[in-house]
Amino acid sequence: MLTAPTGLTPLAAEDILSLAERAYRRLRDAIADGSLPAGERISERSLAQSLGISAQPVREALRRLEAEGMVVTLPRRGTLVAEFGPRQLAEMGLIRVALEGTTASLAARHATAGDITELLALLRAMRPLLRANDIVALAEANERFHGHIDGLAGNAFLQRSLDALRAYDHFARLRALRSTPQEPRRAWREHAAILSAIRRRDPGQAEARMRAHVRRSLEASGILDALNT
Amino acid sequence: MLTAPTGLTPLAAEDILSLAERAYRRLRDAIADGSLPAGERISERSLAQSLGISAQPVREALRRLEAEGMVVTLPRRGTLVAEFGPRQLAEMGLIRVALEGTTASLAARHATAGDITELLALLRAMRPLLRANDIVALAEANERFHGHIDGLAGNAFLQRSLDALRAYDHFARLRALRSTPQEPRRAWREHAAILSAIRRRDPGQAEARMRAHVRRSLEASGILDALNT
DNA sequence: CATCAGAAACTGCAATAGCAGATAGCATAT
DNA sequence: ATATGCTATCTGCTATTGCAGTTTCTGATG
Repeated sequence: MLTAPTGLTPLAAEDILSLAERAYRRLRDAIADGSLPAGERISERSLAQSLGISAQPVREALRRLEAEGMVVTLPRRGTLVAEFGPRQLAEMGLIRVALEGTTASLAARHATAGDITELLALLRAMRPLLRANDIVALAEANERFHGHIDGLAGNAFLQRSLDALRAYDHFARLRALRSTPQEPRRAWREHAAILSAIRRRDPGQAEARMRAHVRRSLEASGILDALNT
Repeated sequence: MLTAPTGLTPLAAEDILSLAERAYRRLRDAIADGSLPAGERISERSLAQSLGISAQPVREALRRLEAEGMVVTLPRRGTLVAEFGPRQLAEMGLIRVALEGTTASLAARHATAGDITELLALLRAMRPLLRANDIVALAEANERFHGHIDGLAGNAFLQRSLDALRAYDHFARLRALRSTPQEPRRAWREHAAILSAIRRRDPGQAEARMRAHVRRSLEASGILDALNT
């Protein structure tokens, strides 16, 4: 019997993370970056074999992916990779618009002076990256900025949801940053505007600006086009 | 394949639930209605024994709850029930405000005439329940109304998120409906207003009214008080 | 009495084996 | 040629067993 046609290599025994966690991340990223195409049949057993582990952790990873909608399993028949393309990215994008808006609003309510100082530092740290046009580092800095605001919101469920979303549209955002050369600077200015609203303790404006920012960046990368059919 | 002219519909795969699924629901509801207090230590083995099944399905259920933040497990030390009280309900409520708003906006864009007819029927079906003051049936009808709008939005991730949320604040909503006698009628009027915005194909107003509705009902039941400390 | 090894009893995690439903292939019968 | 029945082999699902840390109890020792 041949191994499963997934190009997944066995897991390295280096990390302290559980095998299930590692299998989950591996599969999640493979789906997110498109290397696991939709419709691909996944067998717990053969996948376990190609990862060099037993079927249990694999199964756990699959159930987790199923809960997130990235995989659908027909009882006693098989598990398939769900569709994950422009349409799904757009759907996730709309959720991010709503949730990050709430996050900004809450951050404007709860942020301390120290928090705002940290956000300013994050913003300032992006400037040299802008000059150098280091896309990968910029994407990380962006995610750090947004993630920090998420933390200030003080809503554990909100933060959890956004973390999960970010894992999936990470690759799409990278592509978007590369495709439109003026996007990084524009995003930076919008970040600064959001931060000034937070600093002013204006939840309404913080939310409005955040929503506009996320939505505009989605439009700039053409992601929302997938919904205007 | 033979055409089989009988009007039989395919069997639903949901009829037989896996042990893991059943264990998950049991635990989830126990946490949601407070019968599993925060800090309670849960052992995979002993819980499995008291449920009459093996440890595997229980473990799956626990990992799922962990992904939802309702349980926290310290590797090789134990699993405990996370805090789930007014504060958490309020946090979930704010997420619902944002997501249901998006849902209403999308529904206003995508709803067909038939969809609107169905929503009107759902609304009309609530009227006798209002007169009879049948709280349990009203809560179900409310969830059906909101759930139907979620479906119209055509965003699978949005729908999934809201379904998960609803499972947790279901009990709180029941309590809220009971505590304020004028709430059911007020909710009904707001539902009607939302529907009219959807009918008018006005996404902005549908979203605004939905957000106001969810937020106000949260305030009426005192749930949001937990955040104004 | 206090302290501290060390065994015993937990814990979550992982591997293995086996069950039952579902499918595909093939032989047989009509 | 088509339909039927059987079998081998897939699938996900569950049970059992054992592993490796962690905690807790215990009892000998100071």
